[in-house]
Amino acid sequence: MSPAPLDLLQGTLDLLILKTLSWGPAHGYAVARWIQQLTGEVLLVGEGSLYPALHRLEERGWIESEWRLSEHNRRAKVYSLTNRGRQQLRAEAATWGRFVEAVTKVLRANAQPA
Amino acid sequence: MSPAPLDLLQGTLDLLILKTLSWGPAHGYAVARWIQQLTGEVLLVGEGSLYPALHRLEERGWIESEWRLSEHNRRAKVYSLTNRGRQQLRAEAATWGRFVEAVTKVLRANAQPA
DNA sequence: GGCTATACATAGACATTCTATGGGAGCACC
DNA sequence: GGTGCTCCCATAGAATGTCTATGTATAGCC
Repeated sequence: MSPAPLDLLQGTLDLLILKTLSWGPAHGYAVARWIQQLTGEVLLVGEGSLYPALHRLEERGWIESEWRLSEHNRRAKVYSLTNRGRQQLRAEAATWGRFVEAVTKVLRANAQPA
Repeated sequence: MSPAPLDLLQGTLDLLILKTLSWGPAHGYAVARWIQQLTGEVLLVGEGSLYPALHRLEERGWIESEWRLSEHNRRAKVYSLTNRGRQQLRAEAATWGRFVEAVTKVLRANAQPA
């Protein structure tokens, strides 16, 4: 059996959403499915996490929305990245990189520092 | 100037503490300093995060404590990893690895999945 | 006496994620 | 025309964990 899906670490959801939207406008449901597919079901974004996050990002001016019809002929709120959102994405990606690097340093060490 | 220290992502503090204790028993203050030094000040563990975390880990049986005297001749609560703590460390390290890999997949992608 | 570093601790604010639940609309099938 | 499935949005409430701020105390140095 495949391993259980992981809980998201706080802060990474914003980064993931911004990143997926950098590929072009999309509605929330699609964002969640893309993340799920790309990670091989490792990251599952629940709708109760997704929609609050989208509202939050929009409120901060990093994304903006418009009602449209989806490929499946359903009403859908399509989000796109704003310029400030693009900036934010760069910043958060850099922060994520620094963070992973730092944690990795600790995990790789096999003795206390002098 | 060096970049600002990062906020911890939820869940990673436990992992970091367990890892530092895998090098041998230590008191909380030292744990915080080691993490800080190893990461080049990128990760700063505040005392208000550290001590609650230590109590949490002890309550869960992953670490255990004993009052001793520190190298500086001060009273110090020295923590050590239990067997269950060692198990937990392996589990959390593996989870962390899977998580980083998953996020990296998304960050590296430059188009939506088919 | 005053300062800094060491060492532990807690309260309260804060942000975010998860679980659970709700609704509605399109489409296929019997 | 009813049933069920996928799509799509939304919110409330609980749970968790981190941060800021504050308090205590002792050792050692000047």
